[in-house]
Amino acid sequence: MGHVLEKVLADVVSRWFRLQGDEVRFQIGTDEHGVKIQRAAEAEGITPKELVDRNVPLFEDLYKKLGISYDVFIRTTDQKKHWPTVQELWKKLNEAGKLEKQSYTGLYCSGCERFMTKKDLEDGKCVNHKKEPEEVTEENYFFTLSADGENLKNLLTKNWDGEEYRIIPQSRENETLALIDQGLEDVSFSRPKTSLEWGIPVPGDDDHTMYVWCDALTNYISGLGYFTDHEESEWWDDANVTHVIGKDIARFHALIWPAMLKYAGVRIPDSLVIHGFLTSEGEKMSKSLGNVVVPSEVLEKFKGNPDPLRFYLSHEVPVGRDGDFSWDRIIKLYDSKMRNDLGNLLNRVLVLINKEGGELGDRGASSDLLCDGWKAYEESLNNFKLEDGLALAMDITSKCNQYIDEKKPWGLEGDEKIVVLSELAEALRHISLMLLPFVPHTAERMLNQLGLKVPETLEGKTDWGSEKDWQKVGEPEILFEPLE
RNA sequence: CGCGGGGUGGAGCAGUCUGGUAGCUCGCGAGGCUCAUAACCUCGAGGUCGCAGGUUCAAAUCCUGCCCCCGCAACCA
Repeated sequence: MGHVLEKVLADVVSRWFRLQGDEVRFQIGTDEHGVKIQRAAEAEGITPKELVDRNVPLFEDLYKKLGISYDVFIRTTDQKKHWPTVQELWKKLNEAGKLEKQSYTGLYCSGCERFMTKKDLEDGKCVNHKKEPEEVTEENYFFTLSADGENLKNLLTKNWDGEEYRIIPQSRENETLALIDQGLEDVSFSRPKTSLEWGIPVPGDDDHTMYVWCDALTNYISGLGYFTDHEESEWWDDANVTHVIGKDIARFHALIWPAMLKYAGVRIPDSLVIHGFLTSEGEKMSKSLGNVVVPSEVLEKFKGNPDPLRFYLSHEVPVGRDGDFSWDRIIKLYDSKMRNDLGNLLNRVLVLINKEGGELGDRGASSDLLCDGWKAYEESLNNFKLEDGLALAMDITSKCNQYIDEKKPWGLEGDEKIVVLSELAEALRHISLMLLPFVPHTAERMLNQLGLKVPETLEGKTDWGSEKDWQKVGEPEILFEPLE
C-alpha cells in the first residue's frame, strides 16, 4: 500500500505538469539487488533473477490498474540500461577522489550469515540464534560524505556552486539540516563479494559488489542512459527534476545523492518530495497484526475503479505526512463526497438541462462559484499541496449544491432558468478539469457527460466561459454507483 | 538526556510559526426543499484545546517542567 501512496502522488504531480503543457517524463523503477532478495530467492529455491522477474510484472499490472501514467520503468538488474551508467558513475567518483577503501567493523552472526544491527539483538545476542555475534572486520569502499557537510548545508539553505535543492515538506528539510549538524559519516558503497553476491560488480575490483546507494540511486539517470551512447540527458540537464520518495530513504536522497551527482559532474535535481507512511486502521501494517491492506482488495471493492482510492489518498493524506488507511473512512468518503456531493451534483444539473432540451445559454462573464479559483489551485499544486487543490474542487462542488438550492432552477422559467443551469454546467466543467490530475477516469466521464472533450492541456480553458463552442450537454449517467 | 511526529466536542483533522470571539468533515438532533444517486440545503446540541506552573490586559497559540500515545525505515503482492 505504501507503494501505491507514492505512485499516486507522483502520478498526480505528473498529470498536473502535463496539463500545464509541460513535456513530462515520469520514471519509476525497482531496486532489485541486495542480500534480502538473494535470501528470499534462496528460501524459495529459485535464483534472484527469477524472483525479481516474477515480481516486476505484478507491479506493472498494479500500476496500470491504478492509472499510473509512467513513461519509463527502470530496473536495477537491467544490465544493458542500468549497469553501464552505474559503473561509469562509480569511475567518476573514484577519479574525483571520493571513494576510498576503509575497514568496516560490525557484529556478525554466523548463523544468520550477516551483520547485526542493534535492533536485531536482545541482551547482546542474536534473536534467532541466541548467541553473541562476533566482531568481524571487512574492507569496503566508502564514499567520503563526511567532508561535505558544509557543502550540503549550503545546498539546502543557500546554494552549492550555484545549485539549489528544495526539500518538501519543510519539516524534512529541518530534519536533514539537523542531521548534517550532528556530523556526517562516510557511507559504505560496496561489500566484499563473499557477503554480497547479488549486485553490480565494482569496476576494476572483482572482489567487491556495489552496495545499494551507488546502485539504486543512480536509476534516475541510468533510465536516461547517462554516460552511454544512448544518452537522453536533455531530460535531466534541461528539465525541472522532481524526485518523489518515501521518508525511509529521505536522508540518502537528501545527502548522498546530490553529493554523488556533484562529484560526477552532473547537475543536482530541483525538488525532493518526501511522503510519509500509511498505517492501517491506526496501526502499523504488519503480517503479524493481520491488518495489511492489499491494493487489489480496494480496487475490487470499487469494481476495479482506481479513483476512489486515488481520491482517498489525495484527499486524506496531506503530502509529506503519515496517513492512515481505514475501510470505514474510504467508504464514508466515497458516499459523502464522491457520490452524494459530486456525482449527485452532476446528475441533478444534467437532468435539469436535459429537460430543457440540453442546450446551454449565457454563462455570464464570471462567477463566484469558483471560490478561490484557479490561481489558488495552481499555487497549491505547484507547491505540492495536492490535498489543498483537491479540496478546492470540492469547495466548488459544495458551493454549487448551495447555489441550486438558493436559485431553485426547477421553479424558474425560460432564459432565467437556462442561465442558472448554464452557470452550473460551467462550474462543473471547472470542477472536472481540476479533478483531472487526481481522478482522471472520473474527470473524463464528467467531461463526456457534459458534452466536452478531454483536453491535453489547460491552456485557454480556465477562464469562465472559455469554451465558446460548447452549446449542448450530453446524457446524464450515474457517476458512482452505491456500494454493495 | 538517540531522533522524529502527535495529544483540540463521539470519530478523524485544521488552527500553534505571525497571542485577541475555537473551525472543518463524518456522526447525532430539528427544520426546509423536491431538480437529483433516500441524494441536496439550513439551523442546532456537543470542546475549561494532555497536565501543572509562568509571561501577558489577553494563551490552543509564547516560556518552563511533567505525563501519555505513535513511528524509526515496510517482503507484507
